[in-house]
Amino acid sequence: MTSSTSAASAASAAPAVTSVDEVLALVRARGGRATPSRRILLEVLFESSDHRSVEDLACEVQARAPEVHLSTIYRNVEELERLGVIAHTHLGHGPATYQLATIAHSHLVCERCGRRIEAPEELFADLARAAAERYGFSIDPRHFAILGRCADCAQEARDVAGGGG
Amino acid sequence: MTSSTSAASAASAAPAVTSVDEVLALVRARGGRATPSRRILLEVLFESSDHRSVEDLACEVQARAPEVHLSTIYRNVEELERLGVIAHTHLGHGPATYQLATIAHSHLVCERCGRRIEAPEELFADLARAAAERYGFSIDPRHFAILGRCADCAQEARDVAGGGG
DNA sequence: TTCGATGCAAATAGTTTGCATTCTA
DNA sequence: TAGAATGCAAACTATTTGCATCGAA
Repeated sequence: MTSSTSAASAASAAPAVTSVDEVLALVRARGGRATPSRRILLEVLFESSDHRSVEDLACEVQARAPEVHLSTIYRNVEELERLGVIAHTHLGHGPATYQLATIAHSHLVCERCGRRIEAPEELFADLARAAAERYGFSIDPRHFAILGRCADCAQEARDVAGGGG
Repeated sequence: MTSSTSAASAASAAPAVTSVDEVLALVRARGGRATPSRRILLEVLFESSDHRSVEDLACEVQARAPEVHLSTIYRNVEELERLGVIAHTHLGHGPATYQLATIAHSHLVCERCGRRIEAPEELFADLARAAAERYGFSIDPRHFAILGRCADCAQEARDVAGGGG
């Protein structure tokens, strides 16, 4: 095992699951059951490259199996997160979003226009090091969004505020 | 041009209000009114050094004026935020928290035990610089929490996971 | 006197829970 | 068969909104 992993993935020994069947095997291995709704949810997750809200996921799952209930999705994402297969992120306000742990990354989110920019993990290298050194704190950049202003909105704000000198 | 201000305070030209009366004057100046509920809310905010949820604030306000309604607090924090007097932060899950803009700072929040560590703005200097250089993005560290594991919980996780290796 | 602010109730969004039923292992 | 998972409804938390009334300026 390459144990010099970044702060983001140090916490749990997440197996590198790469297919729906592997995850379902993992579910069974821990005493859980491979149900249709779980399989479909996983299919949707594996086909998504972006962060998805539970409602979002529910829509896609229900397109294939209309009887699957929202609460089932909630229970399943919770379970899949416990297994380390997916991770959630809080994007400022609004619902939590989920994505495969293997492709998890943080986002820069503009508080004004809502624009999202994918942030590679290395962007947090310095912060991770400083937090660890000073407070012993292991940051997990996948689980929070960096809020602020995107280039355009920051420029607009500057135009307004700086007009009079 | 002193454009090398920190990312956190660049966006709005926030007047350095330091007392309840100054804020109320500011409220009046923009056409608003100095009401008892606003005064009390401001008193509570000026006496708080920590981040407070709206419900939290409501409890303290209502201790002095029981008739003040929760929705009034919501409307007032919104107004005070627009004025740049207070700022909000999203602490992972749970309600948004508010604090005076002058003492606003970010927090490291443990996702496991909920512990909060105050993070000085300089901790984000490198991240702010990198985000600005690469994406033109101005981060606002006051408005989001850095999630992860505190020293104790990270250690526990290591004990559990690393037992065999 | 005017219109911004409030109290209250009800709506809304996001999420969780209790329980009888269904279905995997 | 056992008990994990589901569907459904209802509770719950956080927040917003409509509206008649109140009160600051």
